[in-house]
Amino acid sequence: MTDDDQRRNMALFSMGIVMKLTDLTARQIRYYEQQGLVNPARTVGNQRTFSFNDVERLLEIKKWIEKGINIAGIKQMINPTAHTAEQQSDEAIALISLSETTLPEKLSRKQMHQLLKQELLEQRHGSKASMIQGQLSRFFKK
DNA sequence: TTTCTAACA
DNA sequence: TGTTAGTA
Repeated sequence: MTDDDQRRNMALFSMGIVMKLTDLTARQIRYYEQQGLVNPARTVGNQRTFSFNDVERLLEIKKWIEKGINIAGIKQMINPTAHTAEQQSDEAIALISLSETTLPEKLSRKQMHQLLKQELLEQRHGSKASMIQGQLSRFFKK
């Protein structure tokens, strides 16, 4: 746990602040919490307090919702599964197939599978941002 | 005033 | 998801 990690996990923002930061309604934020997508801390008075990480996650969730991905799909994107890169790749493709018509015709299923696997492997070797939130978004309708 | 939970003319 | 009720 680095010093920076601790800063990112400090619960500093109130519901009102997060609503403005993410442009989401309180209802939506609470619902996403119920679905296990975010876990904001609580004050003694049971008020939610969000960390910078929570806000970032909510922004990612918002982006995926706008892309047409359902809660179930987002859960798979977020929850660090103990699956192999191969399995994760298959899961990602399964999600994408839900919006088949938005896939670029030139990119074959095989090519995509290879690309996804490659990026998943890179991610495993501790590169940088998750391929799922970065590269994968290119394949969805804009 | 703000946020929380629960519930639905 | 919106929205309202009754609280803390």
